[in-house]
Amino acid sequence: MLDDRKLAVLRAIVEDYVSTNEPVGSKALAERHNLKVSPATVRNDMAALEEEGYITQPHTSAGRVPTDKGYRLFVDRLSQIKPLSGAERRAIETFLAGAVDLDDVVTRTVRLLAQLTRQVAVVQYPTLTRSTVRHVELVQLAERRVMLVLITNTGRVEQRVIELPEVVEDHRIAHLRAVLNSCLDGCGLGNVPDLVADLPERLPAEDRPVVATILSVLLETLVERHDEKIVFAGAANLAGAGFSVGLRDVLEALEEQVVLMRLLGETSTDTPSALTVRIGSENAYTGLVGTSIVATGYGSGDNQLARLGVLGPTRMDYPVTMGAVRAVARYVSQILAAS
Amino acid sequence: MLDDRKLAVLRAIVEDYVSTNEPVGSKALAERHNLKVSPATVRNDMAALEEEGYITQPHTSAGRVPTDKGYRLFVDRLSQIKPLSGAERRAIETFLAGAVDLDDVVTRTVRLLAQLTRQVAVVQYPTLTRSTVRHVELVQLAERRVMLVLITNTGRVEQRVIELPEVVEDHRIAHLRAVLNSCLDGCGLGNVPDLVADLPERLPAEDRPVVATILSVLLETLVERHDEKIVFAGAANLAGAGFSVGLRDVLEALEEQVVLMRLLGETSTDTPSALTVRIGSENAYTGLVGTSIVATGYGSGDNQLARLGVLGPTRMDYPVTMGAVRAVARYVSQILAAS
DNA sequence: ACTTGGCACTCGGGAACACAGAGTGCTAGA
DNA sequence: TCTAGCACTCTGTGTTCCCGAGTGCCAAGT
Repeated sequence: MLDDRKLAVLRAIVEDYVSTNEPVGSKALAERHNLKVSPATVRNDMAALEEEGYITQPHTSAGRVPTDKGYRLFVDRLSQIKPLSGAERRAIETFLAGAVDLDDVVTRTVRLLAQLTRQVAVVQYPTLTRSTVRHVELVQLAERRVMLVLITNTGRVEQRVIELPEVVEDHRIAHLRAVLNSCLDGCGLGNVPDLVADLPERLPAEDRPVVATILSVLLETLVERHDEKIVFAGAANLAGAGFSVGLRDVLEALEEQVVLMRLLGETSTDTPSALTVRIGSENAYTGLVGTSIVATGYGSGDNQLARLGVLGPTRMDYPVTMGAVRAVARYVSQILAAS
Repeated sequence: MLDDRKLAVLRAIVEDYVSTNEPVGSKALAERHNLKVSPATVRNDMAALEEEGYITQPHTSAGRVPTDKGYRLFVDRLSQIKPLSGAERRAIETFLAGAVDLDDVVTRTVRLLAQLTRQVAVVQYPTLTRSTVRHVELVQLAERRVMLVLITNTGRVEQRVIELPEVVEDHRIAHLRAVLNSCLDGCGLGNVPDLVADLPERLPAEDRPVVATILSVLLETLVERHDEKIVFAGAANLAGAGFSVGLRDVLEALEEQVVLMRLLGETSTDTPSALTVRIGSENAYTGLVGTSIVATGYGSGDNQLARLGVLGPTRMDYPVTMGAVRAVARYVSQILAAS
């Protein structure tokens, strides 16, 4: 049905449309790409492509524009991810290497990605449940108040102020701290509930109320943060790229953590580390018409931590964008693994 | 020069223009506000006001629009801050009270403010230098690595991984921790450099390299974070309020921490806790034409922590916006003082 | 069987134009 | 000092018209 030349025509249409943002006609097409055939032939192919639903025309007597289905075919079969230049790679590396803590890594990553792709970048904070406990700290603030600080191997620090049911002296706090650490050190966060389940029973009765309070806060911290934080950057790029219509809806979606999470996450069912692309209507969220999402998981190989990606107009340069997303994901994984 | 009626006319013009977003004419003005005079009289007053530079007309034979100078007069003398309704106050209180940590307080605050004013809200994280040390913690991660955790009275936690110049055993770490805490506990962050200056000399020579390393990181943490983090929310509101032109510039400014900081901060020279309003060209930043900023300091009375505010079109409802900003600042101060 | 040139057709978008309506400034009178 | 009336000046909108890009189709060529 679709011979090689028709595919070449589709590729040319996508490339031209992406770069000019104007419906592309048969004549210009035959000229710019050396297809070795006449405009009339191109027209025939275009008619076939339109028949199949890969392209469409905004109105009679205008050029053709790729449909979502057309873009899909393009990314799946007609394009190959474009690697970054050496200079870009070096820039990424030095920029990310300068980060001082997890917060900083995430902030830098999202800005970097936004600048690199000239689109809106989205980065999910590393998921807690897949990291492991590196240290638990109890800090006495007052007679009946302690601060619980949980440090993970990804450099994340969670803290909660706890009101205790009774006055507790320093040495008891120190003891509890030691018990907690010996119990949890190095364990995956997902296992924490099981590991602490019988802890109250293994301690003297007098300690139980205090321990119960602390544990309930600890567990709460774990589940609460399961739906993770997401940050974005580069909203200004939206305004730039002829995106005037629906801009408000897109901005709203960006500020809704839950929506954003779904958009990034929905793509991760199969192989989490794969680069996934959702084009236009594929993401099935009203208000995001005409936007595509390129996302991937990041984290060091075996344990995926979270996802990152960019959001931009359906009419985007997929090869370049995909290259940037993939490269940034790799570098940030590397940085996180090292720290 | 400007009698009472002329001022009343100016006020009416501002109010009408804010609510309709259309140049307001003499006829409509005389009708809607009961000025008890005829349109012709109003026209005369308008001519005078225009002469003085308080209003202007986009083109001959259109209504009048307030100038920046006009808004300024309105804010300074013709309006009074509109307090929030009881329901709104209760909503704020319960929403903010649900925050679990400092991060959460800031996030909730900025969203709340954005929703309340239907504009872009900006909140600066509490300035470290004005808070005090509540606890310093050293956590051993490996033979030659420790994590420094600094906990402030505002609930902020700063952390850094430190590579030590030599292998250090547990008990030395514990000792250093005790020394640091006894030295710094309860001190203002601004005083830390002085307090630790002679610390190496007061310790055995063998400890000095390690202490020096730790202190340099500690001091670095303090200065680095002096230019503080800023967050914003409600960008979608920009797209809504007939703000199409220059939107890109505004979004860019919002993502530039430094610019944002200046915009919030410039206003704080005199009395930090006062509500300050910068109207249009007053903020002197290219790209923010047509935007005003309403900001105030927050923090518990004597020690101001940081600033928050909103950014919106010059054509905004100042009394309501100012009321919301002031109220939110008060509540968040209260929350922070309590925690 | 595919490709090509020719040709009539179809719209969208811009230019030219007219026109209604809102708003003004000015002047004369109360 | 205020008011009524009046002529004037704009903008925004609706209408019409035309150009040109681009198409679809057909018949001829390879």
